[in-house]
Amino acid sequence: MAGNGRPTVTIRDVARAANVHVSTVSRALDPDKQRLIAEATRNRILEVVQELGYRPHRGASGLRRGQTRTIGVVVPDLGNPLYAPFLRGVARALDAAEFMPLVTDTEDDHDRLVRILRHLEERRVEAVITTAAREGDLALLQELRAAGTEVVLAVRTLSESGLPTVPHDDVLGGRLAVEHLLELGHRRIAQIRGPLDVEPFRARSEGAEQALAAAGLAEVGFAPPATSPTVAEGERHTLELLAACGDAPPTALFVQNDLLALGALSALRCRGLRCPEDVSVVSYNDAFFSAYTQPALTTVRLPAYEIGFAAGRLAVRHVEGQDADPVASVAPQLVVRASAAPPRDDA
Amino acid sequence: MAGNGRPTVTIRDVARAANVHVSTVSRALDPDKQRLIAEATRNRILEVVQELGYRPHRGASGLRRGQTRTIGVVVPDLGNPLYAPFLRGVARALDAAEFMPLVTDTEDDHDRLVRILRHLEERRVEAVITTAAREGDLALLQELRAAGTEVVLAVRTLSESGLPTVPHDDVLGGRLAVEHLLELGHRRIAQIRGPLDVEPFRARSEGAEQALAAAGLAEVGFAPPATSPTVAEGERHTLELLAACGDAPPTALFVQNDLLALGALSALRCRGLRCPEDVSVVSYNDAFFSAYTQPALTTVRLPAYEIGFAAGRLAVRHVEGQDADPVASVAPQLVVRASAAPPRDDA
DNA sequence: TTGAAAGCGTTACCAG
DNA sequence: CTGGTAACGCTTTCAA
Repeated sequence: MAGNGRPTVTIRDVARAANVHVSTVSRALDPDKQRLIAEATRNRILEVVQELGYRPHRGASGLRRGQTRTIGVVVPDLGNPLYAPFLRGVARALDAAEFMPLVTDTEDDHDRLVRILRHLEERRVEAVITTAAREGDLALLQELRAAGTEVVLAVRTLSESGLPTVPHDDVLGGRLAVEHLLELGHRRIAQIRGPLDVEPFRARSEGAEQALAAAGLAEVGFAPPATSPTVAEGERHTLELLAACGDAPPTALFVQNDLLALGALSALRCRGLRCPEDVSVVSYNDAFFSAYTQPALTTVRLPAYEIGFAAGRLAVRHVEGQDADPVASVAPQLVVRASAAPPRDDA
Repeated sequence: MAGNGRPTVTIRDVARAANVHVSTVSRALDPDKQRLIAEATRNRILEVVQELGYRPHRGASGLRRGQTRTIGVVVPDLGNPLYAPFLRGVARALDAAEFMPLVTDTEDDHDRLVRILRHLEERRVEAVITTAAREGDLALLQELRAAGTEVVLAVRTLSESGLPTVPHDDVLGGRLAVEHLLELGHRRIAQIRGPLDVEPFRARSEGAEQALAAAGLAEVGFAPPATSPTVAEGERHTLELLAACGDAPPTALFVQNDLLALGALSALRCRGLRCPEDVSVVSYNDAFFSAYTQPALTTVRLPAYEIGFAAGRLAVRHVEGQDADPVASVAPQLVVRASAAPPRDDA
């Protein structure tokens, strides 16, 4: 077992050294059963444990108990700063219940997701929390659940999937973003979209369109949705959009996440357009760097830590069989910084 | 075992359904032993496996085999964008050997590190790769190794620890950073330092001092080392430094990592100092956002993916008993962008 | 309060 | 080529 030769201490070694039966050691070390054994015996055992440096083998114990106390957490891209606070939230929620997260990223690749889920099944994780779901993955996730692994959706939710979900209202978020631009006086507004088969991006588009429609406006210009929400894609699509708009560029952009927005800012500079003087930008997520771009990003905050925490709790609940009590939807919130300002008079 | 009631399929179920002994099933599924069994039997078994949706229980198999094929990866802060590519590198290296990384972050807290290492021991990870080591953690890591878990150090190395390490030359990196500033013509150079008990930061300081000394200069101004390398600390320390310098601020800053640099840029703006016109900045790591700050950061690149990959390979080697062949040190590289320029004439 | 024995799901060894 | 048996490290039931 040990990587470098030293023989690992087992419960039997402890039993022998303490002159008791292994079952006594087991009980002495189990918080639920310590009270069944004599104070003196227990102390002797604890001493020996200390002395020998015994570490209970969770794998073995789990095998016997039929549990692993492990929950798989599958994110699309660890490089997306959104997921650091998310994962911290999950970890906190699992800590409390003595579960451990097993984190992997799919690199937004379906085949990798398939392999990862299979692997997690073989490791007998008791639940999978995923923020990597695209629409085409629904069947896969439902099979996983049918095979006995709890599944919890967060961030990238799939409505109507019937799977336990941490809800958050991206339609509202999209509306907030565009309403802010409208209030500033913008009339020529475009969007830089994330992938269409990812629900939050679709929802943000929908919210944006609602707000535009309510103001009697339509989206200006056209950029196809990004295939993945990355800086490079944001830059590319913004350049495309600007090219397509020719001499009548939009005065404002709703960019559907912070990574895309970083690319958008870069593209604007590249085309000699100042932000926010020439083009305003509102983005989404409020990742840590949003406050430090130039100009600082006005953005809709997605409370990633809180969502992670809720997802962790939800997963634990389900694993422990206390289903139900749905999680309250966390509300998006507009964070006003410098990247969106009123349009110039001549615009 | 299963979270939601469905009985889990075991190897016995497969054996029964295929009319063979469990050991036959085991062999049929083991790549090293399939050739020992009849083609026909094997096919029958495979069919049944398919039909029943059998997933081998890695925990059980590992218990018997005395291995977990798991390697703990301990980073200080998942929020530091440096670690996304690092972790991807590790994952790639482990994939190849069918190991799985078990990732945790210490939040740069010693007690958390202690708890995490204990937990990883109980999970019988076969090695621990850590980038979270501070100097005071050396004994802890050596105990871990003595108890039979391989330990690999990366990024935050500990020279003279005798532990397997992925080396990288931060003294050189620090020198490169300051030499660049000197070549641009700067003479009044200050540093914003990371924590002193973290080797890379100390090395960067040393390199910087070497470069200054070679030019017959000394560091200007004073800021105590940050307690942790975060944006907030970078901002705070830069403000302190500027305050301490009064009317003779440095014309250039070597800021020891990108997160600190984000804070430093913010502090400069806050004090009405333009970068690079009034104060140049060279930073370290080249995290993904460095190219997108305003101005874009001139920085020394730490090849995080490569280091992660090397760390993963090294860990696997050690676990598999093929010790030795030390890893080549990866060289730091100056990435010139916009945040460092020649000082103004009157400076 | 403690001991004995069985078993969790798997693989390794020994027979045949 | 296949079957039986024991064992990995632990917990749990049953008895004492």
